Amino acid sequence: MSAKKTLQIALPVPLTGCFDYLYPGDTPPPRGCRVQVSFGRRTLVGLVHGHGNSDYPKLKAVQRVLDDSPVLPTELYQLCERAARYYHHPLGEVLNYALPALLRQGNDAEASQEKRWQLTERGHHVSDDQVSRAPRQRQALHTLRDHPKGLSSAMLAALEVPSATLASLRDKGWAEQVALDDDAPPKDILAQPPLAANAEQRKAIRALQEARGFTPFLLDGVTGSGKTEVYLQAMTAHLTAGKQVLVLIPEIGLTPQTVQRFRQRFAVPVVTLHSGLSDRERLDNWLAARDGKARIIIGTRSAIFTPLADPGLIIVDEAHDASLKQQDGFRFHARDLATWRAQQLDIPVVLGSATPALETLQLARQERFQWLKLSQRATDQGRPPIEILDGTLAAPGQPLLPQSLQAIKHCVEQGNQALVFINRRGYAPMILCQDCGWQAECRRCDSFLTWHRSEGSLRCHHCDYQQRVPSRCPDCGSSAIHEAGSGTEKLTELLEQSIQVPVIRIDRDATRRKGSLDAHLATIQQGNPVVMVGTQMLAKGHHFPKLSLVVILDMDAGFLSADFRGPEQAAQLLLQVAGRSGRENQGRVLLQTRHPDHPLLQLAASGDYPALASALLEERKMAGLPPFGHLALFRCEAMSMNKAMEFLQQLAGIPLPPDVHLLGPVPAPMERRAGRYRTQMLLQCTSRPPLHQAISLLLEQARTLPTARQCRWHLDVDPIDML
DNA sequence: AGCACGCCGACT
DNA sequence: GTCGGCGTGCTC
Repeated sequence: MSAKKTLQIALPVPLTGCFDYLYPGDTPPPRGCRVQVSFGRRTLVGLVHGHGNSDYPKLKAVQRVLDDSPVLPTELYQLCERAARYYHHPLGEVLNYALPALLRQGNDAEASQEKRWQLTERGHHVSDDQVSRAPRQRQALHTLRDHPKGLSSAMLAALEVPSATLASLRDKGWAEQVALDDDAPPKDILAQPPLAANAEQRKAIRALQEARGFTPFLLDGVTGSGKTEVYLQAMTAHLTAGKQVLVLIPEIGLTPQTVQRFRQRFAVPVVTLHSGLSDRERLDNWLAARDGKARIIIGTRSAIFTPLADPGLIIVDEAHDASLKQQDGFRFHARDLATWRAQQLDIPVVLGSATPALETLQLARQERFQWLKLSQRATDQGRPPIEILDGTLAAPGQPLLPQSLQAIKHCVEQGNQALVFINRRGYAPMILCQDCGWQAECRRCDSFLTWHRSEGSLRCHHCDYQQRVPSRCPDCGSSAIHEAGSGTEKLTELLEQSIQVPVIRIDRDATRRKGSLDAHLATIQQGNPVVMVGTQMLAKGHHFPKLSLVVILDMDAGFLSADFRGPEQAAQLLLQVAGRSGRENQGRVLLQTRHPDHPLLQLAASGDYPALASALLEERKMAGLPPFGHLALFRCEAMSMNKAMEFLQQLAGIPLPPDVHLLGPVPAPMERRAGRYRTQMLLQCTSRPPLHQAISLLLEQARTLPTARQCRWHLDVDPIDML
C-alpha cells in the first residue's frame, strides 16, 4: 500500500503519539490549528502537529478545520511539547490543557462582542409619569440612568431587570445596546505614584528593570520587606516599554485585594485567570492576553500557558508554594515551566518568596539565578521573634497554654487582633471509648474520623465518608465515649467562653458558603478587636493591619513528618503564619510545641530561614534528594493490596540504566484510601537523562502489562510529596 | 479516557 | 426470556 499525505493530529486522549488523518484540501493547516476529527466512535477536537505520510490502512479524513491560523503561538506550542516530554504526559492532553475550555470544545477563538445596554438621548428624558403604568420599565430606566457607562446583560440580570423589559425600552427607542469600545492605550501607565523604596528594594528594582533577555531571578525577601512594591516598580519599566507582564500567584492568594493592588497602581488593562471564572470570561481574558489588549495577566498555575502578544516579564509570587505543582492528571510545576517559558521568550523571570524552596535556593547559590535579597521590613518594625512554649504542659482538654490565653486576652484588651493558627478542622480529631480503647475509624481509609460537633457527624478528611456519632462503643457497648484533641471548632468554642470579643473561625467548613469568607474578612478589616481561629487558609495573601499576636498550635506534625519535604514545608508555613503578625505594629508570635527541643523547629522559630535551609540542604545532599538528586514516583492503586503491589513489582523487575536507583515498591504511607489499596515506587538519580530513560522504559512496559488493567496508576515527575 | 462488544446472573 | 454487571480491546 502506498503512503498517503496526512496530517498528524494531537488528540486529547491518554495515548502517546499523534494520529494520522487524510487532508482533502491543497494547503494543509499549519501546526497549532485546531481540527475536528472522528476518533473511534466519537468526535474530538485536536491540534495539527505536523504533516507526513502514512500507510496506516484505516485512515480517516479530517472533518473540519477550525482555525486559519494557529490558536497557540509557536513558542507556547513548544513549551507544551517540552512539558509533555519532561513529565512523560501525552502531548494531546498537554495541549488540550493549555487551551481554554471553549476552544477545546471547538468554539471560535473570538472574544465575545459584549454589548452594553445604555439609555438613548430620548431615554434620558423620559419622565416617571410616562411610565407610571409600567413599574418594571420605570425601574429599568432608573437602573440604567444610575449606570451611564452601560450595563451588560449579565449585570442587568443580576439586578433583576427582565430582558423583556429591556426589549420594550429598545422598541420605544429609549434604550440601546452598544458595543464596548476598545479602550485606547493610556498615555500614562501609572495611575498611582510608586511608594518610596529602601536601598535594597531599589537595587532589586534596578536589576529587574535593566535585565535584557532571559535572566532568572530569585527575589528572596522576608515577610513584610516589600516584595510586591519591587514587582510593581519593575513592572512599570516593562509596561512602559510596551510589554506585557504575567504574574503567577497561589490559588489562595488570588484574592480581590491582591488584584486590586495591581489595578490601583497601573492604568492598563489587567485580567485574571483562575478557576472562579466562567468559561466565557476565561476565554475572553485569554484572548485579551493573546491579542495584547490585556497588559497585566494575573493567574494561578495554569495561567503559565497564557499566550502573550508582547511578553516582557514573568513573575512567580510565593514561588515556594506547593499549589504551583498540579497534583493530578498532568502533574506539572508552574514555577519550573515559568523558567522554561522565560527562556524560550528570552525575557526575565522572577521567583519571589520569603522562604524559597530549597530547589530555587540552590539555583541561586550556584549563581544560575540572580539572587536579590530584601532583609529589612519595609515598615521597619523588626521581625517579631517566635517564642517557643512547651505544649506538653497544657492541661488535659485545654489546647491553649495559660500563657497563650493570657497573651490573647492582653492583645484584645489593647484593642488589637489575635490569630490562633491550628491546622486541623472540626471539633476533635479523635473519638475514643474510655473502657476498651476503641477509636472511630474510617471504613474506607486507614485514618481516624474527626468529630464535627456542629454537624453532629464523624467525618473522614481523606474521603467523603461520614457517619452519625455513636452513643455507645460499637465494640464493647460502653457509653463512655469521649473525644480527644482539638480542632478549629473546639478552639473557637473555648475562646468564646473566655474572651469577651468576637471569635471568628476561618476554615473550609466555616467558609463553605460563597461569600462568607469575604464577609468574615471584611469584619476583620474593620479593625475592631477580634480573635481569628483558622487553618492554612489564613496563612496566605491576607493582610491584617491590626493583627499583633499569632499563636501557633499545630506545627509538630510537619517537622516530624516522614516526608523528606516535611520540615521545609513546615518551616515555610510557620514563617508565613508568623509573618501575619505585627505588619504595622510590634507583634508577638507564640509557638506551642510538644517538641520544644527539636533542633529544626528551633532553627525555624529563630526566624533564620537561611540557616535552616543550609541545614536541610546538607541533609538532602547526603541523601541524594532534591535538589541534588532527581525523583520520579510511580503510584498505583487497586481494589486489593496484592494487585497494587504485583503491578509495581513487575515494573521493578525491569533492568534500568546504571546509577538509577529504584526504591520499593512499598505500600503508600496511607495504605488504604477511599477503599483502594495504594502502593508506590521511587526512581532516583543524580542526573536527569538516565532518569528519563528509565521512566521511558518503565512506562513502555506499564502500558502493555496486563496486570495494569486492574490498577489505576500514574507517574509523578519531581513529586512534591510522597503521601 | 471513552466507548462498544461480549458473555454470565437476577428480574419487571 | 431480557437488563445489566464489568472484563477486554480499540481508537489514525
